[in-house]
Amino acid sequence: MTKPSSDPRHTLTLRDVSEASGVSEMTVSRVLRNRGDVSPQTREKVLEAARALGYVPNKIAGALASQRVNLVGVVIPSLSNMVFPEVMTGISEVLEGTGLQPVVGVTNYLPDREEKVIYEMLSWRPSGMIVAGLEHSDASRAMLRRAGIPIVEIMDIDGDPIDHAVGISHRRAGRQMAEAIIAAGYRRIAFLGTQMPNDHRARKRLEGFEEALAKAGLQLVDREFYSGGSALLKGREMTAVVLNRTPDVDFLYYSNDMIGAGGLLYCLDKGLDVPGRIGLAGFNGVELLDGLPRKLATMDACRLEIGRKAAEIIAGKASPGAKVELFPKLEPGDTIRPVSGQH
Amino acid sequence: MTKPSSDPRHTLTLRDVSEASGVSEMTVSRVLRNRGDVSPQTREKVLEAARALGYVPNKIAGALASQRVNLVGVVIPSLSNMVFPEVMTGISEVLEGTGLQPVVGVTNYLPDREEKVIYEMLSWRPSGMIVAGLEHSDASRAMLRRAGIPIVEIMDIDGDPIDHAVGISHRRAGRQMAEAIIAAGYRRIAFLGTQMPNDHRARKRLEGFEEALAKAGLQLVDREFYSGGSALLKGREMTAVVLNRTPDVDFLYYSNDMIGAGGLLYCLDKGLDVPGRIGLAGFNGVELLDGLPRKLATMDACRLEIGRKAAEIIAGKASPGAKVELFPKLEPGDTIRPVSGQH
DNA sequence: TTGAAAGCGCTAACAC
DNA sequence: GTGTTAGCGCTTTCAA
Repeated sequence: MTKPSSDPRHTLTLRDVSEASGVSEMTVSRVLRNRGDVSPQTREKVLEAARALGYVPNKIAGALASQRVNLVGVVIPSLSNMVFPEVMTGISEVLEGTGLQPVVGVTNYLPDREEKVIYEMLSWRPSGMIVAGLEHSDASRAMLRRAGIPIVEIMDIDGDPIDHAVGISHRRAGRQMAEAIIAAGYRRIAFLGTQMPNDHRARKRLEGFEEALAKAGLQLVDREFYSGGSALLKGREMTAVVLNRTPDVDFLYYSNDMIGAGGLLYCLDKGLDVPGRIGLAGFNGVELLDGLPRKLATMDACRLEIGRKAAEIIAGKASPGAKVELFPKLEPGDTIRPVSGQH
Repeated sequence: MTKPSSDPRHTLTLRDVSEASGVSEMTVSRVLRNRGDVSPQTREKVLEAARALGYVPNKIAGALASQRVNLVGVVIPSLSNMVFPEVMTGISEVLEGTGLQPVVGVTNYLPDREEKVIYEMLSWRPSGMIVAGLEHSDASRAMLRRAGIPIVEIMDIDGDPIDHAVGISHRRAGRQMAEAIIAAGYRRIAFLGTQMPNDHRARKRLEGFEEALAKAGLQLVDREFYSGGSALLKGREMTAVVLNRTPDVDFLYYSNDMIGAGGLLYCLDKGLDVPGRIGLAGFNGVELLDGLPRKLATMDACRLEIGRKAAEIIAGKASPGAKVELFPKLEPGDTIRPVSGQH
């Protein structure tokens, strides 16, 4: 007496389908994978049996035997900040047709956690890995390098990729924003950001920003950091603090759009003249901004496109150089005053 | 001549670690899994060799041999609407210490896609599945039932679960909100929602809402649906449409907080007296609301708690009845006028 | 077009 | 404490 027929709760195997259809396991396997030539009648018998039993193939056994895993590991710092979901959309879009499946892991901006997530993912022998950022522990880098699969580091290109990189230059983005602000005539500029020692992209933007200020003989007149809580609310609070501490500040540069939006709402509440008395800018280009009473200046981080390009590299649809640089567009919105007529 | 030493790019196996350390494969396996007794010196030798080689275990082989997979499938409709990331946080929090790992799949509210995602996940033989909602195709339900693992359907409890369910009654939530609105004296009430035939939770809320209106001898004076785009912006647009079409409307009930927030910003822009002339309410209790100029009335969907409870069931930390009902709290915020003193 | 045998890399179960 | 043996459920390879 065989297990399967006597135990209705037994997990089905190819063997069960084989017995039910009177066809060898090998042929059943071929039918279910659409591989090799199988006669239409055999094919029908097999599909019928599989359907009737409710057979779900065991990918673990399949992967072990074929040494092929249709998984792509995606390692990102967070899901709750509006930027990575869109990257995921781009990745899914491209992977859709390829038979590859994204599997996400979240690190919460912690290098140790990232190392663990990468280790766990690699232990499933995925076909490729997409990892946010260029900064990783030595162990993480070593594991990825050794894995023998395509690795794409995304979001950032200011640094040395392990294999491929797709992203923007955050340093340049910061510089460009500073230049636009200066060109618009603002001079007393403050920075407001979330306190994230491991958010290297935000750090690089700030570095680029200060670099450009320095070149114009300026420096930040104030800076304020916060962490945790509702970004919109934090934006309000930080803005209140800065306006209070440095009343003559004339521009507020935020490390992301959410806190920038909070700041904007605060300034409007207070009846401040935006962008006349004070200008504001954020970063990311999140769609949220479209619903605000006034449109916050920002730079699009090319999230969708980064996801797409990264997935294309993994899927082998693109064979570019090691680095793919994208160029974010500055969207001045309604919170940077137009550049005055002459220079 | 063996493969490994001759090919530095070969993926390492237990055998390689075994040879490098002079210890049997079995003992190496024990060390790497912290299973069984191994002498400290052997242990050290093995760990040393594994580290030096950069060995990453092959979970595929391990899972096949042990018939154990430390994965929990999580199937949700979307990642971009602020509600599921928090559910994920709750799940991760609880799973953290158990050795189990969540793997998410996104369905975009499409039943066909859900079926495929479930099929793919089950083919990896996870230890449990967490699936959003109680409505699934017959095939999906059959697969889940047959899988022989704990299944937890989350978010909703208005219906029959396959195995376990953790969530709130959206029908009751809709009813409660309607009752609060009526008690506050509003009578000309409109509904504004996103057009999502497969968002069964939103549908049930609306049903409960209309039920309670009917009981009070009322019915909706207007309704408006939209889909796609920036929720905040859509909220503004829909609100404009409704206010224009039904000028004497005195309450706007939104299917979620984001469009409600858009509506609130619109009403404030227009200088409408909120909550005097017109009241508003949303649903979810997203933290975003904390940063708005006025706090939108809402009901907390218990997202974090749902994630936690679901994960506890999967992890075997809780063995409750089939349904775990949570009770959302109505938060009147600043957009429902206080109930008048008497009767 | 179909089937039989071997084995993917690991672990359970049992020796020693 | 450590090693040996026999698979896990599939696919590869080769034969018919």
